[in-house]
Amino acid sequence: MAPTIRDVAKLANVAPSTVSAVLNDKRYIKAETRARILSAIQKLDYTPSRSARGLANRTSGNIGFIVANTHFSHAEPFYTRVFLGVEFEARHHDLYVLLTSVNGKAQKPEPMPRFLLEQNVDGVLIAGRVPDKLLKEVMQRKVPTVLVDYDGKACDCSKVLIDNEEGARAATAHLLDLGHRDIAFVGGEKDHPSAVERLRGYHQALATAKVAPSEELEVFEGDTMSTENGSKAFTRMWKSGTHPTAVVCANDATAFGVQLAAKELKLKLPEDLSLMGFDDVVMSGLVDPPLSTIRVDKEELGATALRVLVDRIRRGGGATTTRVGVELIQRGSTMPPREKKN
Amino acid sequence: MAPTIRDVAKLANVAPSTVSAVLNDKRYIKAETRARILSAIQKLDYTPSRSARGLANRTSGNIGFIVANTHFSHAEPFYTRVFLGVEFEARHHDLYVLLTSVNGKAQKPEPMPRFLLEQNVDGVLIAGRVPDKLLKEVMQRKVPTVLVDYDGKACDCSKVLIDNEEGARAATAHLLDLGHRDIAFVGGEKDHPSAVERLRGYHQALATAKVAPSEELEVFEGDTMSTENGSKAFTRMWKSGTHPTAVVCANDATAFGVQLAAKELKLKLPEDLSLMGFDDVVMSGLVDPPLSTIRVDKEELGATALRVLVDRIRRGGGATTTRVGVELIQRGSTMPPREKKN
DNA sequence: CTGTTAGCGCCTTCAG
DNA sequence: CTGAAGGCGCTAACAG
Repeated sequence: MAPTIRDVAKLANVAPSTVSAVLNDKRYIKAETRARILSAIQKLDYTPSRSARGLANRTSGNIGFIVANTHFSHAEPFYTRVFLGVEFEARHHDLYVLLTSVNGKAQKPEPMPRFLLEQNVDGVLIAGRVPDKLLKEVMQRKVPTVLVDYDGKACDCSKVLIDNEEGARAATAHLLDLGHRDIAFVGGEKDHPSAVERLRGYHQALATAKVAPSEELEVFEGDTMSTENGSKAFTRMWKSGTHPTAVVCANDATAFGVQLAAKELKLKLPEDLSLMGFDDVVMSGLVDPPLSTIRVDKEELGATALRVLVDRIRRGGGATTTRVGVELIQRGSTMPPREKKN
Repeated sequence: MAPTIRDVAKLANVAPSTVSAVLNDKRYIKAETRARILSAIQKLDYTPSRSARGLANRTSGNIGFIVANTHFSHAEPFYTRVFLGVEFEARHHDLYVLLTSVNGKAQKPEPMPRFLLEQNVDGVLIAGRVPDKLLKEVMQRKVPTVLVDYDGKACDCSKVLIDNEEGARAATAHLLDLGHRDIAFVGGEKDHPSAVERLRGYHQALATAKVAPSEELEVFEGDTMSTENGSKAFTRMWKSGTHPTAVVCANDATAFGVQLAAKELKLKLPEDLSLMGFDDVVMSGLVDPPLSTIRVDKEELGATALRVLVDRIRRGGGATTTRVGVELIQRGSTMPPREKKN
């Protein structure tokens, strides 16, 4: 059916291996025969078959993208955007992206993604948190791997991360600049690497401003950074008598939770409470009041990750860590605190 | 490195072809030897290589997804959702999805997607409108193809379409039920197949209610169904003296355009003007007033398309057309018309 | 019911 | 600088 390398060879009066050589720039070919071959290729509209090439030189032309399904529901926009960023950048490298999602918190051991079993990828991107066990098993296969937005400890592969510390510092500094002094930090899962880094940034900003931190002002709830957990954590803090004038949230989702809880508690936003998110998902610009937040360029995150991966695949080399920058987005959820009664 | 079928054969004391046979359920194998083979497979943690299998039986295990980039910008949510629906369903069929976007309206001839040139897909899904030329060229390759949400005329492949006519009829009927009689239709590109069908549904509803249609009430603008074109078309109509009490839009994007234009014209929504969209993108629930619209289940659209494609690939057969249903979503942008001055 | 043989289409030695 | 030969891992056809 479709022309093969032999058809081209025959038409150009050369051996298949010579055609292969010009296809892959492998050895010097006399200009004249090269031209003859190229024209034969054009005439036949020939393109090498992916499967054949893959079998011969053990390369698939694909990369795998693994993401926890808890982070990739049809609604959740964050990793969807990261994926699209990867996908888009992949085209520039003649790579396709095979997507798979795994159960983030399932008890039963996660099966290895099929594309890895079938040796159908040249490298793997792992986005967000996935079970440590899976991480280890993927590493064992010695496939080039890059972690995206998840600082899996004891995983000595390359990582592309958000500058969480800097983002949280900026968020907190913004509130301090407005005059706030009682600033809470509301998170979900406490030991999530990103949450840890963001909390650290919050602490640094407080320290720089010589504002004493306080245990009561740092609340966490549950094992994900979700709206529900944000709501619960804030409500608990508020009802226990701790009343900050501003809140830095672990991410936008928790911020929405705080927003809901605050309304429940009859607090007026932003007058009674200023709120900072983190991520800048689409929703953030659309809630009332619109959420001030730290913007993460999700497509750029994905694109960078792909570039790092390609570099590892083609050039090899050791594990690297890259941080992508963030940007403070001031919207309507932050304002100076009310006058102090005193 | 990784075990091959020969390793398995050796361990199980059989020939490679026998292993292949059990792998593919190709012929009767004595229960005992089959068991021996299976246990060898397990012991070695063997999975056939995709490339090798692909070369041997000319199948890639991939399907291609082609979409016009004008419909797949990082912001546009519609086809992104369709894609995710496809992707999700594909897992149930052990298929991966290779994505590519093409220039929708470019003048220069679109190059054939690489996955087609490399014979790296078993079938193709084409989402939304793409250049006719490309459509034809894809068809010539005789790869199983399914068109999604685009009724390319003179393209005798299978199609999975939205029930546009029914949707527009329901939208219009909803406005008629509220008491509206002067109902406009605002669209972008006039000869887009979907727009044509939606206009037809609008006409049918009017006819059923014995409301005479009017040329002035049907306006189109530009060559895409965009916010901008919706805005322009409505403004033009209004300024020319045609003042409906309600508008059925070709899709949500044009509805947003009408909404903007209406505000510009100092019309209060929905009191002065009721508005119906079509698609139900995320934004629709978040604008002010929230948009009443016709919901299309985008994931389902994608999933259905994939199933139809798989059917064509595995079972063969002729071209079919499938319509996926829609649902009226009543939000805040529709209400009865003001009392008539009379 | 199972083994042998011969490719699938490409790439990579190694001679010439 | 080019051609011939062999193999990547799997499946298909045909014997037995």
